[in-house]
Amino acid sequence: MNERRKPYPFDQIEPKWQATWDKNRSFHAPNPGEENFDPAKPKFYVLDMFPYPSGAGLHVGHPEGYTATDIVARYKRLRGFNVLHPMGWDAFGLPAEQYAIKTGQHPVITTRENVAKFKSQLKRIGFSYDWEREVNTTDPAYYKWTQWIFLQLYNSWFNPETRKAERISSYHGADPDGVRLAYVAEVPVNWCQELGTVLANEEVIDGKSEVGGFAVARRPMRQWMLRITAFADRLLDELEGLDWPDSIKALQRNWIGRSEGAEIRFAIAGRGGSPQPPGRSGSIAPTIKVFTTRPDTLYGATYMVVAPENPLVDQITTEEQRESIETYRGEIAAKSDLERTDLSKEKTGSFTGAFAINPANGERIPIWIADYVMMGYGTGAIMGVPAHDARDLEFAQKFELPVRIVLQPPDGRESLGFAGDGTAINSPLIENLPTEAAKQEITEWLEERGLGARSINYKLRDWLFSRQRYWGEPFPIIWRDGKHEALPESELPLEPPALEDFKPTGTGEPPLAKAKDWIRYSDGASRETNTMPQWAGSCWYYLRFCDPRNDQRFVGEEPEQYWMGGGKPGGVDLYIGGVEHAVLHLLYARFWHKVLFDLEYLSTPEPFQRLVNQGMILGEDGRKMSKRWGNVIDPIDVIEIYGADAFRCYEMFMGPLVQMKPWSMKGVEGVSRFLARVWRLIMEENQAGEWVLSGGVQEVDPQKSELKILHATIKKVSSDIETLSFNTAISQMMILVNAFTNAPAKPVSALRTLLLLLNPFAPHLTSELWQILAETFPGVHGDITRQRWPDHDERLLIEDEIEIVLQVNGKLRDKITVALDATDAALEAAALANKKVQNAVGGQTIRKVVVVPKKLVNIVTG
RNA sequence: GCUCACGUGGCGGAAUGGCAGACGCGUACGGCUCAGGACCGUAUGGGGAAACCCGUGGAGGUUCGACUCCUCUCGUGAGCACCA
Repeated sequence: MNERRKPYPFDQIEPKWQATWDKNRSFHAPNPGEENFDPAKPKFYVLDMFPYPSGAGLHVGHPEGYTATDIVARYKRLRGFNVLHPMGWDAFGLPAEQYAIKTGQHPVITTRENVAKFKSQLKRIGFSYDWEREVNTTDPAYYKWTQWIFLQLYNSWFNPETRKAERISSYHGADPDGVRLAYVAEVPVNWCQELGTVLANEEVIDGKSEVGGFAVARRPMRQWMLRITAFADRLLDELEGLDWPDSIKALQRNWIGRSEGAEIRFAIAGRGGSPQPPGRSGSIAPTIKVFTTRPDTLYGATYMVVAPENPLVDQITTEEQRESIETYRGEIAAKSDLERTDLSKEKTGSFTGAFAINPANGERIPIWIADYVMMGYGTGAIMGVPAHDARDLEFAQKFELPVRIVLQPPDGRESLGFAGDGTAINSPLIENLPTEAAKQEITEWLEERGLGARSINYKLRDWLFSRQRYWGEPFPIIWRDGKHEALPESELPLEPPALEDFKPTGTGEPPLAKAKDWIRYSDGASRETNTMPQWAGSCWYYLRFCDPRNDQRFVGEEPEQYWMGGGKPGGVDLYIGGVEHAVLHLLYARFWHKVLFDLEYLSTPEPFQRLVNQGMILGEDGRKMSKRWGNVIDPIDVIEIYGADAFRCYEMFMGPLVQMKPWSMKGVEGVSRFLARVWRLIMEENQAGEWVLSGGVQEVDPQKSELKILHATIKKVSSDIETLSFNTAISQMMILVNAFTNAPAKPVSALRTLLLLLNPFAPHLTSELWQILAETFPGVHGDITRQRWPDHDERLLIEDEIEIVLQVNGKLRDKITVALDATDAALEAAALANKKVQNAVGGQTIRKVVVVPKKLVNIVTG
């Protein structure tokens, strides 16, 4: 009939404290030189992955990571750190623009509304962000510096000798435009008709767009690219020192995809079957290069395959084969990426009529084209070694090409199809050499003769950086006589035109091209009409948080050195976010960071020292939350019923932060009961039904057993927060609260400590109870956010008597209580005297007795 | 296919190589209540009347002792995917 009675008045407490924190600027972190800055305090930078403010508002996944960082931030503040804990909005990009198109409103409007909604929702959860540092990637004062950083990339090159980005002025070659870190290229791109834009490789999943799942086709277009491949080795090597999950490091390594091997030149045989005379190329390509990780199997190369798209195909195909080759290429072109990469399909191919010369043995081998060789990797051509490569074997068997075994497995296993490390055979130059030595030997032999060279290949491609969309940063670039040039820094920020019609044109021409006035820069010069991808703004936002209102520099030197530097570990001290950004955002941000580091704008070579991925929260049915299943939980609904503190604590109590776990409303209820028990430790209802200070709260000394559990809790909660084991920290606090629930007198000193320990988890409840205790007890005073975190006293954890486990042959038989200082001999004697032990031993001889001091005695019988 | 991670009660989960199942949910019984989907208490891995026996996906191994370390295997999830 009437509304469910609230277990404690969180509906009044929570808004009260949220307003108080705002008013008191409780969580503002001063920068060096600012008021209240204390140089004695160490810094701690704890960062969330800032959200795209979509129209749907928060889902339960957002606050999972945010609560974790908030607990750490509040804990570190109490521990005496100057804590940078900011929040902002990644508001440019496809999701925001798709939403705007769907609702028919201008993205400026929808973004403003969505940001307001997100912000009010975050505030309702009680996060201790320093809102004075809020940034928004779509704010001209912000993207001015995104554009500025792009100009740094544009005006830099990668010097292979120093392995660093340097200003383009240090490049003395003929064509600086050919080496810039931001460059224009005509490249085959992922064109998405539905979205009206090109996408980065990273944004295409199984031949469909990551956003929306629309079809993506390959198509050559003129695009801006960022030369991330130049940094491949550093992005790989410098992962080592980072405190990141191994799985994320593995994903990045896999994405960069470094493989070592050799490029080998195969001469094209002339029509008559003899090798082309050197120095005469004519219309036929003199050589074809292949990349291989197994140069030691060169003698087994019995044919060659060139990717169908490879331009060499036109040059080498004989007249007799031209028709069938063209037919085959037509078939391939008609296939989607998805069909082409379908692994289960049979190998296909077509003979070019040409032959290559195997440089090791001079044999003529046929050159085929086949779609299992990709134009985009290596040289777009391979040597076919069917005996030792499953794909080549399948191909050779289908087209009846010769197979030659050149590798002996270490044990007596089958040679055909073996692809591991073994011994080279049937290979005169490297006969009987183990694989490693054989690779080295044959590569040196090829190098001496100019037939090949050791080579490293990467899967990583340069980053396609332009989009044909409206809602992104315009490039600070102008075009004059078909040549690009940088916009002067003084003209930043370059704002996009205020278009009414911002929808994609569908032709590949960017929407900005519709703004004729805006495009015109001067006589003979016009603006670039592409925009930057969503990732641009998120590549450096963590730097802007250090100094968000600086209008002279993207980040001031002193704030950058203070927050990002500061010895070890450098950079962001703790970065928590979803695993979905493992390769995209995290790789791009590291790349930009390294460029800015090389150009001496930054103190550390890496941005994020410690990274943690929170696990996904599933619906109550164990399925991924989705409208389709009707299992979506809205955080605000939960807060209405149980309060923000219960919501926060439940999200942390569910299980390990990094683990995937299903939601449970019953679980929220359990945590809510725990918080209500904390409330009732201190409060009771009077006759009128009002909450008043409980008479049980007294200034008495805690009992010895209470002190022990209290200090065990201080110890465990402290270390659990450091290791992000919030679920077990809460368990321990539950144990503490359970221990006090039935105590007739609740010592104020113990309650005070409990409130401090629980404060990072349930900040509203503990703030209120702290204030109530402070009204009556002199031992509690001030604001709970300004207190010192308690230290545990190890001596209080030690007991006079301890329980010793008695085992026979490793099996538990009994437990005895002995004095703490009992000697090993005494323990052994006590064990042997024990009835249950004697029963278990029976008549058997005792072979050995293992005594672990303070733990157990294990009796081993023979 | 390759790589990585993970398999523990009815459920979420806990356990520096040393008492498996902390804590919570659920369930049962009891108390307090006009009432309870509130609160408090007790019990709760399986089998057995009990003594005890069996138990961390499965099979081996290392060890006085294994959820924990090693090998193989099965299952689940994630990532990559004809990467030469």
